Amino acid sequence: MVANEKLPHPDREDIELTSVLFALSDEARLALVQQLKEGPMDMANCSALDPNAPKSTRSHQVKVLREAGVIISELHGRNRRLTLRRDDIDARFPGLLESVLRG
Amino acid sequence: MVANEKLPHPDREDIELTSVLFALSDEARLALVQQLKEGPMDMANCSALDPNAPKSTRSHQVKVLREAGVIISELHGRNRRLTLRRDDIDARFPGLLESVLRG
DNA sequence: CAAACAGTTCAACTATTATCGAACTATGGT
DNA sequence: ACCATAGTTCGATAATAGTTGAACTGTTTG
Repeated sequence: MVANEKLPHPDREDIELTSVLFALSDEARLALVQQLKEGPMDMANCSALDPNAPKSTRSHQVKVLREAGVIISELHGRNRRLTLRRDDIDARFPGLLESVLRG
Repeated sequence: MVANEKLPHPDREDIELTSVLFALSDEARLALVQQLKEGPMDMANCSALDPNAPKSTRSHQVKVLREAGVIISELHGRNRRLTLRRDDIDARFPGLLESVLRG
């Protein structure tokens, strides 16, 4: 049981294809996912999230990916650690992530 | 050389991933693409395009898919024949269409 | 050639998304 | 305890997307 997690994430079976496609249909969000394919990363260290943009904007971009079920955002110290939900997406839509991440 | 074709379609190399993902991120458009995977079909016969919706709305839905490079819309008699650009999408983003159409 | 058919295009409107500052929350460090 | 860090949330505004009727284009049929 991970204690400090209050932001909602959809269960694997509730991840919807159209929501995932929409979340990935934005350049900035796609770039973030590209970066996360290498492994989890703290939000503060993600260069894909333009550091010049206000943090409310960055938070929003992450929220769209989280609510679509593409990433997990969990508290890690005073940072948010972002993790690509590779297993969940692969289980639900086999091959999708691979083809998107290659493109 | 097909004569009667005035609507613009992007060349294969100009098809953008984010545009394709966006076009497919809508239930109605995704349903249409699902229907077209069986083969080309006249717009008038596509049950995926809600026949109760006004034709301007149906035309718009088709336009988004065409401009993203997902389908070809060519004049065929007085209908529009819609064809999934399977080869082009497969060449550009291998595996993407397959995983989306399975989902 | 006129009428019907199958759409496209345009303009106005509605609805959904994105951006951003400001106030707020939680954690870690001193 | 206090302050800095790293975000979230809210509310307003801007930008983008979708819906629709009306007018228009091109094609077949009578």
